[in-house]
Amino acid sequence: MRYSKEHKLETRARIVKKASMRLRERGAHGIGVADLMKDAGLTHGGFYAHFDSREALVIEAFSHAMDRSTEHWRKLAEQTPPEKRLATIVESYLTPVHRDDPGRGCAIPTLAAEIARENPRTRKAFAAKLEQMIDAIAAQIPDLPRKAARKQAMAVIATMMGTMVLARVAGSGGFSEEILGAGREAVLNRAPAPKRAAKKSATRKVAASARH
Amino acid sequence: MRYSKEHKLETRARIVKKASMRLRERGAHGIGVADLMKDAGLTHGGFYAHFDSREALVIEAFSHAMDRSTEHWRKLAEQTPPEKRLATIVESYLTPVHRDDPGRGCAIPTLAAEIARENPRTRKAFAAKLEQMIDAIAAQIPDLPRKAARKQAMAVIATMMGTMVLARVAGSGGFSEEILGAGREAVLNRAPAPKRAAKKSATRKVAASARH
DNA sequence: TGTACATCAGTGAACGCGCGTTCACTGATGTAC
DNA sequence: TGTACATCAGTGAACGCGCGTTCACTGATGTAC
Repeated sequence: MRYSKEHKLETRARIVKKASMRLRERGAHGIGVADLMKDAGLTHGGFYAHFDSREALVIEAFSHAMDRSTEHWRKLAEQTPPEKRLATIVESYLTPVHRDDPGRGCAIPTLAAEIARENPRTRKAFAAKLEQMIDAIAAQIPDLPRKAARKQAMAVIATMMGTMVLARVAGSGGFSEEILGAGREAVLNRAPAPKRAAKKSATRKVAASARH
Repeated sequence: MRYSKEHKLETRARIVKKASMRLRERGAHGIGVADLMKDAGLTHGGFYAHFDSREALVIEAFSHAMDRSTEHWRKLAEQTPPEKRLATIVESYLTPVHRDDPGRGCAIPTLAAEIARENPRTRKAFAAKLEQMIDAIAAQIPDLPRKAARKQAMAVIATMMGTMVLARVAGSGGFSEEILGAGREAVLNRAPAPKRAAKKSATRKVAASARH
């Protein structure tokens, strides 16, 4: 071995991490191999020493982003009393900060629609990560049988990501804020056992962050 | 005038209509000018006699699709008793038929995320059509003040389109059906005055169609 | 009514450009002795 | 310890291709007389 054992793996990880951000910002087809490599401080020629194709990187990039989201939700939940966990996640998701920083945000609103049109391998990789995210949310819904919690979680994610997409289409004015508010209320008022989660207090608990 | 007055306008309308379908199928950047013209039975050279740019056609195409959705919802509502109108729209939206035929379906799940990244002019055109769609849904939510109905409508659209995107990512198996079911239940159980809309009967009323 | 003409919707070759991918190469690194 | 060498992560020119757009043209059409 000429270079240290982890040197190449570190470079690869850096490419994936940067690409994960840029692809969320610009879409799955919105940035080329050369620019992605430049963002990682490299030139485009070396790309194929790390990945079989551009598509392979795209898969790694959204997988990385979605793993981070799942982790992030689990950590938020750990820091919150059980009955407020779902509310905390929703409140921290449906914020202007998240809306305005898609590169550090959830991959679903930015990439899902494009990935749904991709070939089956890519689409299935995305679907597998989506399953993980559903599980992570379902685990925060108390007092419900497994199957019912899973369905609730699916609807929560659908509403959150749908709201985020619409809010981004609407820009950053009053219309957009109204959409974010509508999404927050819809998810929280629909929530399970305690009829209305304590929204205000949950919002205060977690510092606004684009991370998801 | 050499050709009949409406000849060129008819051609133009045909281009817009075909493009509206193809762009919903393949995404806002998923098909080129040459192929769009071929779909309308023409060659690419004539394109700029009808539109200033590819982008101008994209705007016309999603505007057309979204106008059709608004119309479609209003017509569905007309044919349905007031308390079942929202349920009818939701049930006809969240179907496998709609999922599997994006070209004839709602433009929001296929195009919104991409348009959110487009320049302000394009994004605002989309947002304006979204407003119309929100109004059309809000009109079907009875017994609620204007502002509250509007917020409900925003959440309904967010959940419907989010569910559709996730269902398409999930393919066409059990996972996808589960997502569609979760979305239907979430919207209908959240719904306004009558706690549970009569889902089964509403479903039967309207023939499954991909149109939206 | 018939013919020469003007119009203009539509054609297809050509443009400049950016993309994903390939490949011969370079030069910093750790190893052998 | 010092030097010659082998490795291989990364470089940058080049490729074939498809894209949005331009433009000189064609030929079907309706009009003028």
